Amino acid sequence: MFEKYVKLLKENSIKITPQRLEILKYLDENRTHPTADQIYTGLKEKNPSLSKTTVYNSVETLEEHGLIQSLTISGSESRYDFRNDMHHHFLCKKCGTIIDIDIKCPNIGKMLESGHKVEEVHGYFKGICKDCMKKETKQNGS
Amino acid sequence: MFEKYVKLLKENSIKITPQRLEILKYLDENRTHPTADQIYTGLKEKNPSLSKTTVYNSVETLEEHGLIQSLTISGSESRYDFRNDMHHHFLCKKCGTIIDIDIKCPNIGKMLESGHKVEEVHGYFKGICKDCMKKETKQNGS
DNA sequence: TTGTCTGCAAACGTTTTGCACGACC
DNA sequence: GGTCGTGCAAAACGTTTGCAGACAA
Repeated sequence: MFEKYVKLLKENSIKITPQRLEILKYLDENRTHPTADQIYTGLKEKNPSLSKTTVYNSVETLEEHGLIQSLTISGSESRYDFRNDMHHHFLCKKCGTIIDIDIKCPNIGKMLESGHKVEEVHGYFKGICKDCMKKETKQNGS
Repeated sequence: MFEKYVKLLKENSIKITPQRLEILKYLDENRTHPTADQIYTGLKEKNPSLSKTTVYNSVETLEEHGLIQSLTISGSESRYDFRNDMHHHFLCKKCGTIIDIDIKCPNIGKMLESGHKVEEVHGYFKGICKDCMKKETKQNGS
């Protein structure tokens, strides 16, 4: 059940706690880029003693060790992503869904010439997602 | 003094108020991507009656009409940018400076194929800026 | 055992809200 | 006179902090 996450934590020399395992598992199984509050609410029922502080502490630790990523695409609140490889995100302004985007930008290499040391790249696209576009078309008739 | 900003507001059919003119001018003259609080503090001395609420209201209006852009690159607080053309940003994790980045990503075109309607593109790069890199090299000796 | 992690409550910083007043067509 | 903008105070929201007790190694 949790072997995968135990392994992940061990490999990164992070102490294993039930909370960290639960949070990691939650993020792995919920690739919806949840907020800290969503993680908390999602786990609270089966782990009534869980506190929001622990959620914040855990995602911070996991992020520092590069196991997960945090996103600031939706303004007010941070979102967390189990995927830790470089990829980008699309936020639908209508339904709020955040979709992974896997395009590459060859010009990012140009950043090297600028003299700045780039450690992170976040591409945030915003607009109306495919599904919401379809719904709009239906409503407007054809 | 303010003709430029009066013109900008008129062109976008936004009502002209002294506060909006001051804020627009501040953003034009301070291309440091200031926060709402920095705008407020920067203008408060010469406009003692200015309120923070008005700063928030104004930047919201200006952004809605596409005159300015808001950034969520630095987590906790929104930052505002007079530039409204598509460009990207680099945040130095050491000194906090935000630098405009003018590279193009030709693959953004691929987003069209995805079926999502893209209205905004924000490229956030994070790392250590050129100046901080120099300082680090000096400290470590050669 | 030793240091780290958890969970509670309180504090914090940013942003939003409700509302009365004032400015402008 | 009615709409819209301002500014104050209070509230809301996400997040952080301080601390005591619990737990992992």
